[in-house]
Amino acid sequence: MRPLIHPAIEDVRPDAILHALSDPNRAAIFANIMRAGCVEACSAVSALGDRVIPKSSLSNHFKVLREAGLIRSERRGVEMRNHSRWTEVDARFPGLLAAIITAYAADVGTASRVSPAPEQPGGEGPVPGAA
Amino acid sequence: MRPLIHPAIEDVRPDAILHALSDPNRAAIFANIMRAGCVEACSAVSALGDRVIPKSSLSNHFKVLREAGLIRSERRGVEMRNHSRWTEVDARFPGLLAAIITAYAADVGTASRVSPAPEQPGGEGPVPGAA
DNA sequence: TCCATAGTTCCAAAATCCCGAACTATGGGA
DNA sequence: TCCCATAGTTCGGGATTTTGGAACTATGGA
Repeated sequence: MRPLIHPAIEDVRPDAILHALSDPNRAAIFANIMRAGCVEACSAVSALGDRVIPKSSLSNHFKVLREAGLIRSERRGVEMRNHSRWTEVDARFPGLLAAIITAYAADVGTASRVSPAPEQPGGEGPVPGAA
Repeated sequence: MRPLIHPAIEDVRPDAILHALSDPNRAAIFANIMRAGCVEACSAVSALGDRVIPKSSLSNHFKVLREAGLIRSERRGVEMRNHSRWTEVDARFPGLLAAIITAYAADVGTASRVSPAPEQPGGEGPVPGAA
């Protein structure tokens, strides 16, 4: 059980942030944490939209978000407490996170992605805000 | 030689944009096109910083940017004319591109990434603005 | 002490990325 | 017209990354 790694804010890089949030699942997780202020457990977001994410993948997603500098995690007893580092990150890269979250939210409204799919009318891709 | 694919602006997705720009090379290429208004050839950006990018990789980078909806390319004789779709994209996802480009530019100023590397003091990672 | 819960780690299959080599398309010359 | 140079694309396969099932670790009760 290695210790959790949290980069100092000055070591946080734009490419790591973009990479972390370029995965819709991770973006949804991050949006969730933002919205809740603090999501208690990783498993609290285990289902995004209609898709259940395996525990190991989920663990990895949190790790990516953490090591990109987007969230801070601490073990609280048997579970994990994750909270976003929005304030720090926003001070370093003004407007970046807001623009990204807003962009995803705007994309949810535009449901044109369902049309080319002949089946599964309920939607196929998990998106932020759909948890 | 397949035809060039340019998604309609309403089909442009945030995750594709983030993925495209999460690669520092591609972000630098895009920043270049932005700065120049229009870069005539792909090979005009063949060297980013101190790194020479192979033709095939470069071709692929342009393809990713194009299919993410970030640039529009047209064949002009033997070469390619690439211009950014900033206006369209910015209308759809306000502030997103500006925040990303600004974030990369801010990161260039913070040269703390050189310190943990024991060799290659000339810098290892190409970054936007260093072309 | 034993069990349930919450995450992590390991590992192998699948998906992606990278880049050299071969190819295609266009624009000149000779 | 034929040939060549230039600019970019496609192919192929090795390297890297991602994914998720199974096994493991850590903590809090009963």
